[in-house]
Amino acid sequence: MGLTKSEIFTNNQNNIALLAKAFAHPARVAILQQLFKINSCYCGDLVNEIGLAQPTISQHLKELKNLGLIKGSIEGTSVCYCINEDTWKTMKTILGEFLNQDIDNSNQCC
Amino acid sequence: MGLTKSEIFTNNQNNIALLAKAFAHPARVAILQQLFKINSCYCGDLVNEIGLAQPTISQHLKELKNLGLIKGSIEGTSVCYCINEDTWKTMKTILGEFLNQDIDNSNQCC
DNA sequence: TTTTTATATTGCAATATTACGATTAATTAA
DNA sequence: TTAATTAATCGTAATATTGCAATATAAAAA
Repeated sequence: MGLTKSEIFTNNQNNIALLAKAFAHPARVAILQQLFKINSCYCGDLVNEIGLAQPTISQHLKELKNLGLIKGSIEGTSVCYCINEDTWKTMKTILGEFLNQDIDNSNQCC
Repeated sequence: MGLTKSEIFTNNQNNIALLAKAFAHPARVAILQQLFKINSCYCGDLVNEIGLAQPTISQHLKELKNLGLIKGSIEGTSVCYCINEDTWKTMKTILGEFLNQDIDNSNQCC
């Protein structure tokens, strides 16, 4: 089917999955790493840095922008992208709670 | 194409993407949360707890097992699954480094 | 205005993922 | 041995994702 049954999961579970999807492709990981390194990065620079076609990078940028993890400002014909620190922090909190869960070791089987 | 060009990315970038994929579906998030809560969980219990068919759950369990995030032990006709703490810790380290990057604010544009 | 530059959008082909019915495999119970 | 139980695998349908050529859009430069 290819269709996730979101309705049977909690909001928290769906949110975690949506956020994780942002990092589930190496191109988006590379884009975010570059934005952390050079926080102020033109779309064209990302195209040069990462070896993918311009429409492909543009598409990945759009996904990250839709999640709110990055934001862009138009400068003439160029667009400069940055990490959206507020959303990044919120995301870290949500993922952090999930990743840092404590295991109940009273019931181990393997 | 649907085919990720893994060869143009670093091992670290590909690793982060692979690990994130584990959490990029709410069913796998739900499975992992349940295993944290009841660390010793039969496949059949997960099928009941989460509302997906047995082959679907089995498929998600296989993906998590392939990544090493969980392990299973056979008990009669049942299989009992647990979090693999060692791999979970390694994963947290790799993802943590990525999520906790510091922003270079000297170069902000937006 | 025309041309150039930079990015976004569209359309499409190919691969990946999700989900499940049917079946298989393996163990236990009768 | 046979039946029942549990989970894995197979096969398949449907949707999602990735990637890019072609095109559109919008601002700057000539």
